[in-house]
Amino acid sequence: MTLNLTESKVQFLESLADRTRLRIVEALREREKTVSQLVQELGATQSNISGHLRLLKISGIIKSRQEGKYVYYSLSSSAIADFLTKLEDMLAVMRREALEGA
Amino acid sequence: MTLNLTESKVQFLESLADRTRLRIVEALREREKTVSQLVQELGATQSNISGHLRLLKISGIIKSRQEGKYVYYSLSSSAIADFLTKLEDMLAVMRREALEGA
DNA sequence: CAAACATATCATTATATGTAGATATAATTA
DNA sequence: TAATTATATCTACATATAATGATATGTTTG
Repeated sequence: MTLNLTESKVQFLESLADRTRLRIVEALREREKTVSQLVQELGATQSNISGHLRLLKISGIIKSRQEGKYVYYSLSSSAIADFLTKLEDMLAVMRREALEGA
Repeated sequence: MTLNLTESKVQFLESLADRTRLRIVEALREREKTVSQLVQELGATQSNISGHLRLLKISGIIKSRQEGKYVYYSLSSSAIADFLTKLEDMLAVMRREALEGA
């Protein structure tokens, strides 16, 4: 079976490789939030945030639950938070190595 | 604060969020390779590969050394290989959780 | 020096993507 | 029920990006 892993990696990376979406995901690291909370926190338009949330949900990065007129979004897995931590650690290592001339 | 961390994360993710570039980086996980080796291995045009290598180099993801008429490219840090492993592990976890209905 | 080879760059074109504004849908409250 | 609030969707537009073909640069070798 020729399961193309590369494609799914690319799709995941594309989903996070946007300033607005990455900020959304980082905001959701703290706790679940509603669309309007994210709109206010990120200072973007509602339709913009809503569109990015849709994309992140399709990618499986976030999930949502409705409570009354609010929709709460959260990370779909703690593995995503771990991954973001790993990304930060890696960038720190790269910066350090670049300074050392490694 | 010099550079916003979010921006550098986005830049790094953008660099890998392309099928051709990700395949290049994965090919370089094994060992350093020349442009023509990558052209043959990936089946893309030389100018295409060259352009992507340029971008990856600017992003600090790969480095190069010239030996005669060949230019060898390699990952700039083993931290990048580790990061790719983490990405794979995370996707595996997400797939498993999705099946479990977690 | 000229030919062959390896790599880089440039110009063009096609496609993808992000954004805003308008509008639709749905839940809540007066 | 009407008004309000929260969220989603659609359209249009501007910009970014990837791919290609042609060409330029640089290196080796006959």
